Amino acid sequence: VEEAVAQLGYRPNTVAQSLRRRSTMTLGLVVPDLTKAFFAELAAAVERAALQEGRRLLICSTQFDAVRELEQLQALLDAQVDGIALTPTHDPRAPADLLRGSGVPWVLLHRHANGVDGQVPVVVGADRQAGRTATDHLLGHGHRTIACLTGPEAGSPVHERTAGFRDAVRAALGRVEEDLVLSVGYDHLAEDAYRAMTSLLATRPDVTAVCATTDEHAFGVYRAAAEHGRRIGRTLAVVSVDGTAQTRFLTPALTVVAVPLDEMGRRATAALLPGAGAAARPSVEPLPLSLVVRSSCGCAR
Amino acid sequence: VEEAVAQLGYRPNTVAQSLRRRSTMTLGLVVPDLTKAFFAELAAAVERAALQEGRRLLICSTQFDAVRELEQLQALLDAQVDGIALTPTHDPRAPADLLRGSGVPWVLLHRHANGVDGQVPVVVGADRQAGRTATDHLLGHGHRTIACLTGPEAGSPVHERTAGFRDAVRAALGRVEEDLVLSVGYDHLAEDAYRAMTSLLATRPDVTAVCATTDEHAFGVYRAAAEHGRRIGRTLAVVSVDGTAQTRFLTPALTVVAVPLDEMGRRATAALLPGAGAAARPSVEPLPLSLVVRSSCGCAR
DNA sequence: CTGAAAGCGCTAACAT
DNA sequence: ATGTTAGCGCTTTCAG
Repeated sequence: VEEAVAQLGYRPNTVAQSLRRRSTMTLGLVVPDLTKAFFAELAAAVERAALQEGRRLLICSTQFDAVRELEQLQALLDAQVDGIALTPTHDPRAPADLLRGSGVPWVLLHRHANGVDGQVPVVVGADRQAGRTATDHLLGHGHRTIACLTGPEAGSPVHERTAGFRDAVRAALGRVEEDLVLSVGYDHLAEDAYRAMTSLLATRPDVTAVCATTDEHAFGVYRAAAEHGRRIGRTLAVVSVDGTAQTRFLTPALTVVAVPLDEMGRRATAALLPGAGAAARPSVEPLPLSLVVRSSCGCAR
Repeated sequence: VEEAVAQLGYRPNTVAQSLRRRSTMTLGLVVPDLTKAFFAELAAAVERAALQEGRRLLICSTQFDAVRELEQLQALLDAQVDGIALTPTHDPRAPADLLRGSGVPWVLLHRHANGVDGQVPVVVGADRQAGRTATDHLLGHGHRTIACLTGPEAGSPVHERTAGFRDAVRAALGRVEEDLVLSVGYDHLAEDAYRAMTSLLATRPDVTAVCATTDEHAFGVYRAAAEHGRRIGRTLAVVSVDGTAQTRFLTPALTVVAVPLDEMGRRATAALLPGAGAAARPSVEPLPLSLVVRSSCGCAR
């Protein structure tokens, strides 16, 4: 019999299997934009973890669009996935209602969402601590005029990281100079950061260091610095938060506070799997990020 | 009746639908590595095209591993996808046999594969022409000692682009100096390119320009140049092929010959859809890449 | 033109 | 232990 199976190259029809078993052995992930390195690496990490558990992963992107977010969630539900991890970018109530109503297990990944925390497992980094770690490192180098590049959204990781920046500066220097905190849009991070930094270097030439709340912000800083004749790591120190692979290959290599992507992938997957009811139901502790010292902070000198 | 549908929030079970209709309205894509910007953007382009045609896209990566490639293809077949686009990285015969045997429409995307061309639609860029375009631009700036950063694999896009580099140099200068053609590994492009370029700048300080066969190679060139005191766009001109989004934000912005990702996505999708039998069966003409002039080539001066 | 019935390929529950 | 059967939710075909 087994011979026949091998000979004829029989393969079970997974569609029929899914229909009958009422389980597709597939998880879903919804992130804003896969062409952004951070989300691509996050998705890869979740996929690795899912594969490890014998599940496939369906990866969807929303382009930061609230209705696309809802559509993609609906599409995943239609596809009968066994669990969904979501990095929300908008008002989380509509997606939360949809997900809760569906009965499918879900988690919030990388971003928590005001108003639905506590109802659903949350797998996030300790972003506030990360901002503080980055800034403390800069302060440790003796910098006293430190800019922070951030975004507008309250409650986002970027915003948390900025809070950490403020914590560190306030603890060390007593007060935060608000004109050194640059909030830029969310669409073209590197470009917007470049512009903001360019004008800051003109008005506040006394800045000696920058805490970038994402790697992309840091890219913009590099460009602005070059055009102002500032040398990264020598006359302008930079540390960023995220730690995507590409930061190793900037010139000079970027010092980062790195998100523990693998651990996040594993936690998210674990929380979606059957049997997670007890262990993972409560919002998981934020995961610590770790400092990776390279050259942009001035350590290489 | 329609009211009841709306009231109860009824949604057809797509799994059952697929089982009955014997079509999942889903296409599959297999690429080497989604954390590489080029493939992430390629995948996004294919997904846009598929969505446009009312199809979902299942995206899989192989990590450049031949057995994972086969496994992912098998997984897509098991999932009953209606068509598969593959960017192969190894001997294409095993995947080709599998795919042909399955009866599912498929295409080769971005890379063709020796030995199976002609049996399957091929959607690729005109990489040889692209290499020539990049090099001609450098020659047009007056450069006469031009290095080329490339990879080892015969038949790959990178290899084609190098052939284009050779075409251009030979046409303009009569002969190619082989020690200016640097072949680096495929795993850590930027890092390896950095090393190769570092040693080249030491042994051949007379090079004034570089044709990078991928954007990643160019990143390595930027780093090596900086450490040698060479200024990109001023004392070292660089043009690369690919044109991923990040190249805009290098300092100075990278001049590229850009792959027409959207068009490739559309072609690949079209060839997989029913009714493509006549139109798309023959290997499609390679798609032209276009020069995007920015600053790294010296045009900004 | 509307409505009932068969069956896609599989698995879980059942009877032998 | 092994073999048989019902039915997952839908669509398509066929009868009314």
